[in-house]
Amino acid sequence: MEYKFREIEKKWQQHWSQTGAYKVSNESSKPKFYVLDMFPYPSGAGLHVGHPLGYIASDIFSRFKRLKGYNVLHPMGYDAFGLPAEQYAIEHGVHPAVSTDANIANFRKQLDNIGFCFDWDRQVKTSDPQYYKWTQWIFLQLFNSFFNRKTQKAEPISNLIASFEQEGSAAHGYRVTTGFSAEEWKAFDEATKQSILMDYRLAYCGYGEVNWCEALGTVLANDEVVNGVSERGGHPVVKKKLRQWYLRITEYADRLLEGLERIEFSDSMKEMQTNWIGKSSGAEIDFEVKSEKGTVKTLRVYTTRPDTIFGVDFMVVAPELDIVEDMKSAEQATAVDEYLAYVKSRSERERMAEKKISGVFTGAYAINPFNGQEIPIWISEYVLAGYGTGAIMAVPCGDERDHKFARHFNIPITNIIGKYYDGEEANATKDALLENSDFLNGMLMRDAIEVVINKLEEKGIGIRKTNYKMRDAAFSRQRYWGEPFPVQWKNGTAYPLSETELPLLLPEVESYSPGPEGEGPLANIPEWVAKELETNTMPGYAGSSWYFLRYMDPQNNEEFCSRKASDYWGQVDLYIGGTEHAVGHLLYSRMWTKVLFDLGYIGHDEPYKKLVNQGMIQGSSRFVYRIAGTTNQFVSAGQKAGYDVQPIHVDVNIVDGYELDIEAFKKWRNGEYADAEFVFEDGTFSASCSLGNQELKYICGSEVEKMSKSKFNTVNPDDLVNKYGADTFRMYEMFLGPVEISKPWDTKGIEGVHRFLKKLWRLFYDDVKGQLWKEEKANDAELKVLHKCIKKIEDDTERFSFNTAVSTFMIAVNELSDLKCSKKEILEQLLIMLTPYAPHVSEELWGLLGNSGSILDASFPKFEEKYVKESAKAYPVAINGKTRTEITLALDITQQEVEAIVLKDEVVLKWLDGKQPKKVIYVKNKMINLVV
RNA sequence: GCCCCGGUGGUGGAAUUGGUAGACACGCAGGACUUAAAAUCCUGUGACCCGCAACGGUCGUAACGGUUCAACUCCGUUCCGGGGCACCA
Repeated sequence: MEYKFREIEKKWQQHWSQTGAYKVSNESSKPKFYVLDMFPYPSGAGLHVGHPLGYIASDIFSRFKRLKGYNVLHPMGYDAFGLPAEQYAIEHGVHPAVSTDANIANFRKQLDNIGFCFDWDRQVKTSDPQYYKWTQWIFLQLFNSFFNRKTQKAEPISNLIASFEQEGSAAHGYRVTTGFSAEEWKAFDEATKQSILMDYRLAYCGYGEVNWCEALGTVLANDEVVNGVSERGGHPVVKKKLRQWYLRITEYADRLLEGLERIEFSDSMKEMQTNWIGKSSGAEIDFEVKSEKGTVKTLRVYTTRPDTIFGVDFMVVAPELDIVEDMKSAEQATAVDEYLAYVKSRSERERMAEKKISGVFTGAYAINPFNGQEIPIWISEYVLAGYGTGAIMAVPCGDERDHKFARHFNIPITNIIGKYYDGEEANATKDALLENSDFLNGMLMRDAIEVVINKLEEKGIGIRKTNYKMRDAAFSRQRYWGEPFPVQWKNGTAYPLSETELPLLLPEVESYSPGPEGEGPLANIPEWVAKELETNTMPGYAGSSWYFLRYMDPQNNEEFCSRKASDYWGQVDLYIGGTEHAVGHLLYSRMWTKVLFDLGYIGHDEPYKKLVNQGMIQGSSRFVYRIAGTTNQFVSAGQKAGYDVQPIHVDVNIVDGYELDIEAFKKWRNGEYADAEFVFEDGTFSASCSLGNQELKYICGSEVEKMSKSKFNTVNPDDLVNKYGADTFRMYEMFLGPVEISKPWDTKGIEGVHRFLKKLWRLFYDDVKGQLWKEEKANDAELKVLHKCIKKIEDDTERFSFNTAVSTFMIAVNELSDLKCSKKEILEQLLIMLTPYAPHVSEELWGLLGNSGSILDASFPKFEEKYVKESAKAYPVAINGKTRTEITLALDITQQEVEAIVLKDEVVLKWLDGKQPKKVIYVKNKMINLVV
């Protein structure tokens, strides 16, 4: 009886599906455990071997927890709105819903192949009106709420209105420039009231810049802009101001920081979020401005280092700030205008990454409030409008970028830190005693910070200020394939639809092309525009900011999720996904959770208790080298130095290792290269790989890159499942290395895992002899192998070290084979442990052993120390840290006894060479080291 | 540019808290079984040195430096690769 994995896997997948083996109930006496995978976008390219990595890990963990007696929720669904489907619709005229559903069907088939334990009854799809109805509903909650800084939480906007009606802006005046009394508030007209309220709403409307491509008549995603031009067509892209929706996530900055202390994310992930939020404390300082036009009176800068106020040699203002226009002198006008035009063509990313120093003097000066010195005001792209006040005071001796700027433009540098500044490089120290600093002279910099802030506040020219790098999240897209906003405009004021009008269905359109003036496709629908409905749609992250809640109660038509369900499942206990979501999805969903918590809809304010990051599986691309100027002549990697060549991606599936399959290459891409000729690795030129009886080899070049269809380096899991089975595939993905590490995919090696499963099978059945397993009492050696394995599998699984768990199984099977152990007592326990990793073969053998129930509901074996207890250990003995020999000692031995034994050892004596050791280090259960 | 992560044999990786570097696999080489192939099994496999061999020695975890009785592990500097940087998801 042999291991027929195809039959076995198909059989059990059907069986589990028919018996509802993965159905999860919201009622259970068992403790709950919620395992979640990051929401996949169902792309048209289908799954490649990189995608299931995290799903397999979470699947193993879910099944492991189930064996450990938990009620485990492990759902899956689709983040179905998104740009690619819309682009496909524009190009092929296929409705995004249609192509998305086709992609989902394909996705599902591929997932099913691998044997996951998802409860498919809980599947959600963000583009389903039954789902986005609740996304819109949550938007209404955001729109109808404000962040009360006094209570530090979201509250209904009606509380704010009540406060305005009673005491004017006294309690919550932080967003209005001029305060108002209760009477004044009541006297405001509707539009004014709404405009003030808009400044408080958690979802609000404002203006922001987008990538505008005139030639394509559309707004482009950052992704679609390459080197300042559109990816499609290479047209120029400039920034354009458009009305946009935003989420006021900045109000949650402190709570997002605080929450990090209560959740298990990796330190690096917490660091990334902390840096993104970018909390800093310092001061805002107003500088008097002296300019030709004289219209601008003051320049407000934000600095974290007010102590360096006497080291300010110039100011830098973000070029897009309005005040630049007023500050430029007649003499500098042309230079400034030219620079502004240049900056307009630059993306924020390019500006930040630019090493080349650029900037222009405006012609205006700022006055140092303490010593009256005139400071030139420059503009430069390295200062961004969105951070702080969009203007900085530059201190070259203390800041590297300022220093380079000063050097480049020959701006004299004032040294306020004495010997700490060497004239060559800036020094950001806070430990220097200040010099050239007027009333601060001789003061330690870190102490001077407070002194200066107090003085600024005293003189009324500055305030203490906490700043955040994080900005409010842009929440609208000028696209079709997203959730419509439940918002109606009346005379320029936005009003929410009522809950009873939800879902506001995404209307059908004739064309998916953009609307006029950068508006989305919805602006092309007369009825939509006539009703003054919002023409923007929500961004991709809207639906994914709360999907983990919907899984708890997916069919609920009354609520987004009942409080009972969310109280039962609570936080996601384990969330597995990539670091690429570090500062996007993971922050947005944390914010939404906090808002829903504040408003009382759920009982916890952090969505994820523990996050495990999965590494990215990269592709190992293969290249052929086309000789420049030819269409069909290729040179092998070893010979390419002698030619001028163009590397061309070639499908990794027609390359064996590095050797190109010449025949397959000629058939590839519908015979595009059918007439190809080659310079082979040995230098022979031929159109065929056999010359007489000589075999010619064409060797490909290689590079590790992102796995992507366009690079022809994708490997389809279906092919591997078909060839080796799902169990082998699952285990091999885990065996590749730690889940959290990125690594290139290499199919070589999967044989080893497949062999392991065959070897496991042979402990039970032999092709010739038939049944091997027997009901016999296990001996000590066998029990030791089993319990060593139980301990390690349990530990490794618990700490997500699935690769070492797989090797532990291999070791156990190797050892049991060596012991010729086929005893049911041992094998049965081994199978239960293997179930999370290789469920199909485990279930099959479990049944063959005569068990009636499903192995999915078995209990994880219990580790017993007594079977693995050792009384002695072979200690490595090192002289000066270098291992020289090994001595076996009892475990309960004392330091004195160790010394006595070790100093009598022949090898040790040889190395001591008559000398007395200075010290004998004995670490129990580890090693012995003699210091000479 | 800024933030985060990684770099160990020919390859993927192991070494969980600073304590025997290379577990487990792949590949390769040799052998057994077989008419043959597949499958399976056995042996060897970091580099270098001495040697007939057993054995023994030196080096070795990207590079350099440091801390320590002891460093893949901690600290500093540099190089290389990957992810993110606010409209890909």
